[in-house]
Amino acid sequence: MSDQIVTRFAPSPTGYLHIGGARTALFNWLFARGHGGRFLLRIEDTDRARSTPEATAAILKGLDWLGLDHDGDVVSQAAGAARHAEVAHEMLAAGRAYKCFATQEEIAEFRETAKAEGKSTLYQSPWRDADPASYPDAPFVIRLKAPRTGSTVIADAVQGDVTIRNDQLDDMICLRSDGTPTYMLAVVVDDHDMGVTHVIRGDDHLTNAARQIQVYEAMGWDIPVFAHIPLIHGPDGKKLSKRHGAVGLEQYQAMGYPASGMRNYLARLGWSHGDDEFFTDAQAKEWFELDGIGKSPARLDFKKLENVCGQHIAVSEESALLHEIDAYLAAAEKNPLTDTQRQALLAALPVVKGSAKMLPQLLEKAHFALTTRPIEVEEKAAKALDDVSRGILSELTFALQRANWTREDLEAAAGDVASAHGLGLGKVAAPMRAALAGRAATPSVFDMMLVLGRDESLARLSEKAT
RNA sequence: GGCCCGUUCGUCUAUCGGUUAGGACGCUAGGUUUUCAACCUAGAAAGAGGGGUUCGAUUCCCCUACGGGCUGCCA
Repeated sequence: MSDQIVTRFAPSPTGYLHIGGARTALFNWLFARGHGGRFLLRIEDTDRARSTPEATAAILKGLDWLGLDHDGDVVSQAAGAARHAEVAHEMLAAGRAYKCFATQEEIAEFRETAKAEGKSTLYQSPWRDADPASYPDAPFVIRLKAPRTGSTVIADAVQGDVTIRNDQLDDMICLRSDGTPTYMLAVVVDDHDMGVTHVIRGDDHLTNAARQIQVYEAMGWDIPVFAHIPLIHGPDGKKLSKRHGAVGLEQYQAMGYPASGMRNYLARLGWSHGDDEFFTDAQAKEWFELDGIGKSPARLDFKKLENVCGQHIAVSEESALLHEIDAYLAAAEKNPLTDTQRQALLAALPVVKGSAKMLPQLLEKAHFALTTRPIEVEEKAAKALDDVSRGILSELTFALQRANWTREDLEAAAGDVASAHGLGLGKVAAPMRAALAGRAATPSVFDMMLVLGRDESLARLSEKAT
C-alpha cells in the first residue's frame, strides 16, 4: 500500500479558517478521496505565542461544516517537538547541519547594514565551518548546512519546474536557541513521518519548498509531489483581508450558503474540468486532478457563488436541506425551528427549493408554511385586501370548499371566480396571497394551498374575507 | 533591492500551433407568468504591450509593464 496517496491540510491556528485555506483543504480532500487515498489533518501550532485553542476549534468546525472529513487523529505539530529535535540532531551528527552561535542582535545588525548598502541580506553564518573547539559556552541554533552552489529544482505539479539557485537560499534554522523546532523543519519531518505523498498548499510556500527539499535531501528521504496553488484574492483583485468582509469560513455558513454549493464553487475556483460548472461531490472526486489546477490567482465572485448554491439547493434532498437549515440557524444565532415548523417546512420545501439561492431566501419563501394564524399581513400585502377583494375572497372560500384539493380544481375554481368578475387571475391571486401568507411575494398561491391543505387554507382565506 | 510565480470577455475558466477563441456567472433585450423569483431565447463582451521562432501564434522563446509571493530563532 506504499503507493497509496496521502494528502494533508496543515493550517496554523492563529485565526479563523480562511476561505483560501478552505479551498486548499478541499483540493487535498478531493485529491485523496478521489484516489482512494488518505486525507490527514495537522495543526501547525509551533508558534507557541500566536496559536490558540479557539482557533483550532474554529478550524475544525469549519472543516466539519464543509464536510471535509479527515482520516486518523488530528495531529498537533507542537506535540512532535522531540522528534523534530531528534532529526535536527541527526543532521548535526551527520554533518548536514551545524551549531550557530550568532545572536539575533548580530544578525539583525548584519541585515540592517546589508540593506543600507543595497547588498544581499542573506545571512551567512561564520559558524558554518567553525572548529568545534572554538565553540563558546552559549546558546546556539542548529542551522541546515545547505549547499551553496548549484540549484534546487522544485518539480511542482502546478507551477512546473521551478529552479532556485542555492546561493539565494540561506542556511535555515532548524532548531531555535531554546531547543524548539522551526516550522520549516517541522513540516518536513511531519510530512515524512505521516507518509504524505502529495503536498498541496498555497503558493506562498513555493520558495520555501526549495529549502524544505534540502532537508529531505539531507535526511535522504523521498521528496513528496508538491503542488503550489495560487492564492484567492478579493473581488477587487487584492489579497484577501478583513476589508473584504467575509473571509472566515464560518461567516459563510452564517450567511446561509449551503455547504455543497460552497464546495462546488470553491472547487471551480482555480480548478477546472473542461466546461463543467455544476457538479456533485462524487463527480468532483472523480474528476479532480492536479493538472486541472490553474496557475493564476482567482477572485471571489459572490454572484456566481450564489448561483451555484441555488442550483445545489434545487437538487438537494428535502431532509438534507432541513439539516442544513438547522445548522445555519444555529450558526447565525437565530431561533431554532419548532417541531411543527420543521414538519411544515419539510412539506413546503419541494415547492420553494427550486428558486432559492441561499438558505435565508429559502426560509423566506417558506414563510407561509412557518407562520400561523392569525396571519400577520405586511403593509405591501395589505393593499390587496380592500373591501372589494375581501368580498371576492369570501366567494372564493365558498367555491373552494366544494373543490377537490388538486391543483387543477383549485386553479379552475379561482379562474371561475376571477372571470365572474371580469378579472384576470392575477387580481384574484393578490388577496389570496395576502390571506394565505401575509406577504405580497410568495410562491404560487396554488402551491401554497396544496402545501397547507384544505382546512388550513380555507381557515386563512376566510379569516381575511368579509 | 535580490530571487521566484503569474497575466484569455467585468468575474471564474476552456483551448494543450491552424477554432467564427467555447462555456458559466453577471449584464442587456425579448418571452413565459399569479406577485417576487425561477425559467426559456437572443445579444454585447477577452488573448497586457513589444519583439522573435514558425507556412501559421492565445498557445513556444525573450524583453517590458502590471499583479502576487518569498527574502524571520512566523507559519
